[in-house]
Amino acid sequence: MLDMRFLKENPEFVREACRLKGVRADVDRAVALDARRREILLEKEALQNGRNRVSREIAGKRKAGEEPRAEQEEMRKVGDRIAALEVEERAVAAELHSLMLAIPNHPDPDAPVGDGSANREIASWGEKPSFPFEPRPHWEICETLGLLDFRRGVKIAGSGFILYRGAGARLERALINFFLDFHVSRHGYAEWFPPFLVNRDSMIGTGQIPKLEEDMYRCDKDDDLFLIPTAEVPITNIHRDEILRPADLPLRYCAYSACFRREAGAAGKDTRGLLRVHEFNKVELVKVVRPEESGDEHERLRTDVEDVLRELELPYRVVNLATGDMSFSAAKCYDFEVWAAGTGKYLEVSSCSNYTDYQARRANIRFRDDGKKVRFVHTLNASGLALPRTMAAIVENGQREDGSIAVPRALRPYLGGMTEIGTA
RNA sequence: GGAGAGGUGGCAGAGCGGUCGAAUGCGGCGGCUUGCUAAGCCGUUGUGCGGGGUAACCUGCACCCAGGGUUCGAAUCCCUGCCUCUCCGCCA
Repeated sequence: MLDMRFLKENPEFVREACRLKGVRADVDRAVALDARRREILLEKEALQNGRNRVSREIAGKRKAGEEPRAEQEEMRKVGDRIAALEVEERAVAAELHSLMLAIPNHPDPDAPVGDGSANREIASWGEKPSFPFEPRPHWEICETLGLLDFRRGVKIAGSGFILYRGAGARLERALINFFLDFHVSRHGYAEWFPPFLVNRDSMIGTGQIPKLEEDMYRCDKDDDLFLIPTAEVPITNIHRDEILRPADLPLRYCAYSACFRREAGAAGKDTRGLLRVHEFNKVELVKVVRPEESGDEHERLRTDVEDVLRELELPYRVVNLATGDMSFSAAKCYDFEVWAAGTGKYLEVSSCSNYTDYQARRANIRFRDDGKKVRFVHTLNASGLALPRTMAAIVENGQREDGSIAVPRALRPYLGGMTEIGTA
């Protein structure tokens, strides 16, 4: 959410930000509603002031044994007027609030302007592996080795739900543990294990609602709960409605969670294998920092993600997302894409975003600066990493002519020392 | 699921329907004191939204879980919801 005062004073800037983000939002209406809200407030508060004063007089007179009927009658009328103003104020505030929730964060000047085609590759690492045979895609390899059972996954839940099996299940578990251990011990993140269902306030806090509500799985028959699309939601909301102590910052959290996405707008896209699924596992990194530190923390977050990719020996590139391609709440975002030899494509495995104070305003996360002023924090997060495409890349890049897969060195301790995965 | 109790400031904990934004204690912050020593004393200490002022600051309104209601006036009475605790039952 934006600061209303900022919007009021810079409507042109905000309109431009909406345009860059490719989001339609009624900025003028918001400004008008805000002005009306303050008008109402002014009148209402003057009346309340009067009523408070007269009520005190009434109390005094009653103590003195009088029955101040005239004043009471007068105040009843004032009360009616106040009530009417409150009704209007509530309506204006509600409309203003929902408009404000629909205005995106403004992009950082470093972000390339344009849609996805303006995304800029800013770094790359590693060599694409070469093979003396035609490399196969992971869905074939995993099926042959019995690591995944796509057919039965569909039977149990539907398309886009993965049934991991045997060494595949173990590899999934190994990756989760490896990611958590790596970020905790190597980068100093504090580990959490959050609920996978959250309430509406949490979804609003991180910005999934209202814009992406259709892409969320909902449990709203008896409960207004949502399956989380990422651990970012519960983890960032840990400090919702809190005022943090300056010594607490920066907070660096990491958490595993399953992630649930309806992928409503992506029907028929990337339907093969692990490329786009409705439920997947992910280890997420979340930072809560002082505003002046978020730029540096974003860069450090980026290197934390690069570290884990290098540890897994996965060739990757880093893309600075264009204004029109980054998410609603983000100001700046790096995508990490790993090379998958069998699919012959780069696969996005992490998004590393700086939300500046946008989520903090929505979720009302603040800190007391120098023990005095209360200010909004900045929030950031990155995947570290998303599992399915990571597994796809490991399987495809590590495949060998005999059909087995080489296990990256870093994962071996998590697989009982296994150096390869072959037919069981 | 059944029965009961309760939700007040960073924490603990008072609060007859009328100077209660709220006693008191702890904690925090500032200062004083420093020969009776892991101390004492004094002061201070919430948030949000408005208005005024370059600013320090002044000022109005609201906030005692949330939302309604009663009343001239509600932390205090009534209703609903949410949450917590205790006991019983059930259960991975």
